[in-house]
Amino acid sequence: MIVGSKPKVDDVAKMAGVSTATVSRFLNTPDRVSEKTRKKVEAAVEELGYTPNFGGRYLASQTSRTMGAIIPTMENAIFARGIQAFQEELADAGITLLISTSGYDIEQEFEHIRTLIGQGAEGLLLIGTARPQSTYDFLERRNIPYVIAWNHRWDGKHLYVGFDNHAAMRDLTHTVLEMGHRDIAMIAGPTLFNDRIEDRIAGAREAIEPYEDANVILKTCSSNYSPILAGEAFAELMQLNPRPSVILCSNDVLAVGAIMRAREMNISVPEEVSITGFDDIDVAEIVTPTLTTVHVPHRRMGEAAAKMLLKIRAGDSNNKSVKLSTNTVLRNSLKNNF
Amino acid sequence: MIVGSKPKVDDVAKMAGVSTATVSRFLNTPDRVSEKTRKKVEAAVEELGYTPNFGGRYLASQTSRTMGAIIPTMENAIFARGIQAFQEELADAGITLLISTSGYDIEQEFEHIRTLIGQGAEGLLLIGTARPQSTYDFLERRNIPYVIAWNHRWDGKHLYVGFDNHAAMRDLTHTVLEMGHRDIAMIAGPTLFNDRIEDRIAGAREAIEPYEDANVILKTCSSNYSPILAGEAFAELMQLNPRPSVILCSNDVLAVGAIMRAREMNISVPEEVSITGFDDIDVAEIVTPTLTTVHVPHRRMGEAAAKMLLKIRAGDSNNKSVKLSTNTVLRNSLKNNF
DNA sequence: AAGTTAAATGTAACCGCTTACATAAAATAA
DNA sequence: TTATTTTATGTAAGCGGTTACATTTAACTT
Repeated sequence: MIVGSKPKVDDVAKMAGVSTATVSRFLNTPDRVSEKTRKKVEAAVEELGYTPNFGGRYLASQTSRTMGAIIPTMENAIFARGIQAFQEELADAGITLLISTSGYDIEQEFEHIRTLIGQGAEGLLLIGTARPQSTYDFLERRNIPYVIAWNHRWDGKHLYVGFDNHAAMRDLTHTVLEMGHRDIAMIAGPTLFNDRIEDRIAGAREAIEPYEDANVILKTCSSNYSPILAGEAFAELMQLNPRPSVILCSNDVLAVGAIMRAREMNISVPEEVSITGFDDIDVAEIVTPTLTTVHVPHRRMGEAAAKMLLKIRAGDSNNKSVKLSTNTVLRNSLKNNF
Repeated sequence: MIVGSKPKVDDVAKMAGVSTATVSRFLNTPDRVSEKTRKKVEAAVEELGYTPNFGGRYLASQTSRTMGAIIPTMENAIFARGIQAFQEELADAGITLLISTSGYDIEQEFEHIRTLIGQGAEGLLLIGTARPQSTYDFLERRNIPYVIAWNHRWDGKHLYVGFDNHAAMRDLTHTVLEMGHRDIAMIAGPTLFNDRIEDRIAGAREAIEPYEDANVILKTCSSNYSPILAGEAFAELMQLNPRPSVILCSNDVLAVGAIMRAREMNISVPEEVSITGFDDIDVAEIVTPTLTTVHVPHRRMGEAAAKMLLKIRAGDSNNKSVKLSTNTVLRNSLKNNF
């Protein structure tokens, strides 16, 4: 054993005076080893600072103790929080998390899926449902369990651990309508391959539909996560006639962008225009005025997703999608419009 | 090839009518394969949806194409942003990121280090320097390259890719002193095994030292990331006599907590008391008043860390620590005190 | 066209671990 | 005590790739 080179089972076996099989048993099924040898092996492992080589282990046992997650970006707090919980839950079960970010790019996502599977991921956490059928086919062919988080649909096509973006936005919009708003604008990120946004917009539309005296206008930003672009969209919307009395943003980041721009333009929120968000990230309570938004239980979602993947891994095959509930949080950025 | 079972090199080789060695070459050193066979193999790979098995690859080649990162938490935007950049840079080089969070717990960190190394991590990104010598010994014994990020010291003990927390805080404090503040309070997270905070506090102290007419008081929160606790600390500091004219917080999250509490207490910032932060996360510009803080180039740090690790991996052994520069950003939460 | 060199491909050993099966030792039963 | 069952350990065959080395094929030389 040269210093710096990793000790192997053989080294441990030799030092403990047993066979490699016994060392392996000590590691994986300690109760199959007698008290006496256990002690010897333990000492050798300790002495050498032995850690099993993952490659060998994976190859021989066909189990990697690894799960993968591919998220659009870590920079968005809503993903960071959920993934954090996901990781903690996995770590408790001795599972390591492989993580990649796709930057909202569906091709990159597929590449990363391939890579993570190649790395031995025994299951995958994916965000939302919108991706090419070919990606699902690949997962199917490879027989890789996956869970769709951050959205929930009743289509029965996938295993969801998420919330109903459609219903949540519908409910928020309903509240807005009941407060007397009829000139409604939306600022949303791109819907291409983003079912969460798509569903939110559709939810808002559904709520508005019955109100025949309502006007709706949708302004699409080219990014989900740019307060600046949201600010520009806001400025344009303010030119409209009639001017919207409320602006529904597809997430809190965009909403904050709109609020900041309003301040610059000396338009007071909510007196002149109401603004709402979605996600309830920390800033929602920090910005002035505080933001009316939809609260999403990100941590619980991450936890639940991990639990489900672990269950599947343990062989439990009859899993049901989990729908987490959201709720509208009324704060100061929205006021009556009578 | 049964559906669901993964295709192997042999399957690809058979389908393409070549040997496994050729398939392997196609994958790893394509220019060693003739145009004609390349096409054949490519087709077979495509057809079968083949992805090399990581275990086999790692075992045979002794290279995992994997790096590890252990961060305190993903929920803090300052880590999320840096790690995002780190991951992108690695992905560009075809390296997968293994990620774990330690929750600021040094024992957990060590456990995760072991695990990640076991998983084949060829290098590690660690946050800050404060951890038991035994951890470094382990890394040394295993000959695992690592980079310390989010801090930079001149001790020459490690490879740093970070910024000088000490100097940055010293400079900010210097500015504060020049603006006439003498009754100075600090709100900081726990310094135990957190060299960043330690250095920030020391930096502030160093700046204050020459001013003999200055009072300093330090209030320690039991968490780095709790606006609530910072608010409580703030409330207590406001009881003091003389009342501090400025409160230096060890990060933006705590600073925002203090600002929010000030608002609740009807204490106006910065008229009655100035508040500063550290990190320059998004909220610094969103909160009212906007926050005077230290800007840290998180993305560039993540990128640089990845680049360094990749260089080491490529065999380049004479690496020098990288010090990124920070700068004080003056905003509205700090005003003169003459 | 034959001889020499370079490029492309194939053969097979090996990477570190697990595990089915064989064997030995200990515990229990007769 | 000996036969039988149980428990503990050892032996050796893979797991799915890579790569040194051997061999074949193609490309130049003269």
